[in-house]
Amino acid sequence: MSPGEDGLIGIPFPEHSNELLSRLNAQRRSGLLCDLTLTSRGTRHPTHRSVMAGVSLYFRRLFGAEEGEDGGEGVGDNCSVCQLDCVSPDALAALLEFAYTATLTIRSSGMREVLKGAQLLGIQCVADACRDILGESGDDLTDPVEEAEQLPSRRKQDRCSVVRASSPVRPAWRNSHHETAPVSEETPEYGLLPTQGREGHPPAAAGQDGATHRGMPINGSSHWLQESTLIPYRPEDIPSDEDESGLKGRVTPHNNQPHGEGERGGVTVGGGRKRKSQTPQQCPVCQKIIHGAGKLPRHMRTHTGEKPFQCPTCGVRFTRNDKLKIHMRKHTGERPYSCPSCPARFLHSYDLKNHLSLHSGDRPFECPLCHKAFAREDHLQRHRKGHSCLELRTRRPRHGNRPPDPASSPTPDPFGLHPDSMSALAAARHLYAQESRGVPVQLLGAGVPLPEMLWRPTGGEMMNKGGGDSSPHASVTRKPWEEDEEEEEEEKVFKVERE
DNA sequence: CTGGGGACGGGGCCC
DNA sequence: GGGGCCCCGTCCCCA
Repeated sequence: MSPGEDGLIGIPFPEHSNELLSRLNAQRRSGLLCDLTLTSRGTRHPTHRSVMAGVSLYFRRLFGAEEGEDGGEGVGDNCSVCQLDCVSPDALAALLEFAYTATLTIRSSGMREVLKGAQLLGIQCVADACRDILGESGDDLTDPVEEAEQLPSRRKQDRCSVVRASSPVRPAWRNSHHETAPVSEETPEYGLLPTQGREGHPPAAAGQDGATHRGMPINGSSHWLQESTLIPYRPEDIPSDEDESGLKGRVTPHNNQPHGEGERGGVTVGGGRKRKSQTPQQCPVCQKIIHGAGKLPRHMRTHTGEKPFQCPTCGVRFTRNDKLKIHMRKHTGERPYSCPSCPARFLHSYDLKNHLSLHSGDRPFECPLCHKAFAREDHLQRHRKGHSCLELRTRRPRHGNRPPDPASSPTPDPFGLHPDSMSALAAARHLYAQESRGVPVQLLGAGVPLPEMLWRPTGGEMMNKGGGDSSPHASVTRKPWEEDEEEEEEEKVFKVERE
């Protein structure tokens, strides 16, 4: 990438997001421009809808701010009050503080409440961090939210230029620059990312103003990496009585940077322990944990759409040099993987592996419903997604005794939403819309479309596309929906009233 | 609908 | 810790 290249340039201002957040926080504290008040058991918290929609999947959907939603019933400009009694006052205050400072400051005793609140409101990174500290696995509780954020698959995104609402960058610009030779993999230019907010909750402008990011940045800094590791926190606010046993060395948001005192003692959600070799790093954009040293830059190119490695022969570009290397075999005619049983030769080792199954006749992948067997697992998955095996009566296995796969059940909602939750959320948004038009609305007790209730894991196609790459067999290892209802007994009260 | 090839992203291992 | 290389799982496309 050369600065002299023709085209638009993007000049990153890495401090912009910090300053913006800081000013928003000042406005919140002084009540300026606040258009939403959150209450919890008598406490009141003036806030901004856009900020809440930025950090919370729940508010995003409630306000119709989630990209891909019609938004037609989104909330208007009227100031409103949301009563969130299901979130404790302390937890709500902590989550609000996080929303405006990217720092979560909580007492260890309140960790679980914050976790619950984060789950309810769909603040994934906070929930992950709390679970890390509590030493809990949250797959069954929060994956649906995470996957909801990733609904359009990466491939769909790649090929159709679909941009997720949660993605701060536009993959589409990839074709607007044309280096002529692969650049160093060591320091890819990530000029697109600095404007995105921390914790993967980009300020609204960062997620929508893709045009300003088109072209090549002249200062190819790796701010995303810095932001992912240099987020300040306030150790003085952290209770010191919490041990670090729950950290387990796993990287939580922002905790992969040694922070002096922050490394020791205290519940340092915003800080963390020193990274070990091979310590996973968390993507600041999608919050995904990337394992392996040096793999984060590689992963980040899936967000930026940058393809620094170009084939000198045909011009096709790749995000990784190892992929380019394999691609070059097409031009050189090299097919290093040859079948011992036939003249077939392949570019990829796994192609040979697939091919060998043809000779062996092995069909180890059997549909649990119709018991049709396939040589390839992806073909089995496709078979099941295509609903071509709906003969549920044919349950007798031909061989083996694999239990029926819960993921094979039909998925009525393409977004993986619980059937009831779709209407519940729609109802809540409708009520909000009414409220914004001046119609007093109150929703108490029932039909609360809180995220934890709304999302359920499914083996549906959309869900699978969302996180398939990163979670092999996600569709078959997903816990049943019933396990997500452990807190269902708790009455969740959500009230919208005109202020 | 299925078989097969190719592309893509993530993780492990090693240097 | 970063990067190369390889393998794997998944998805898409085409016949």
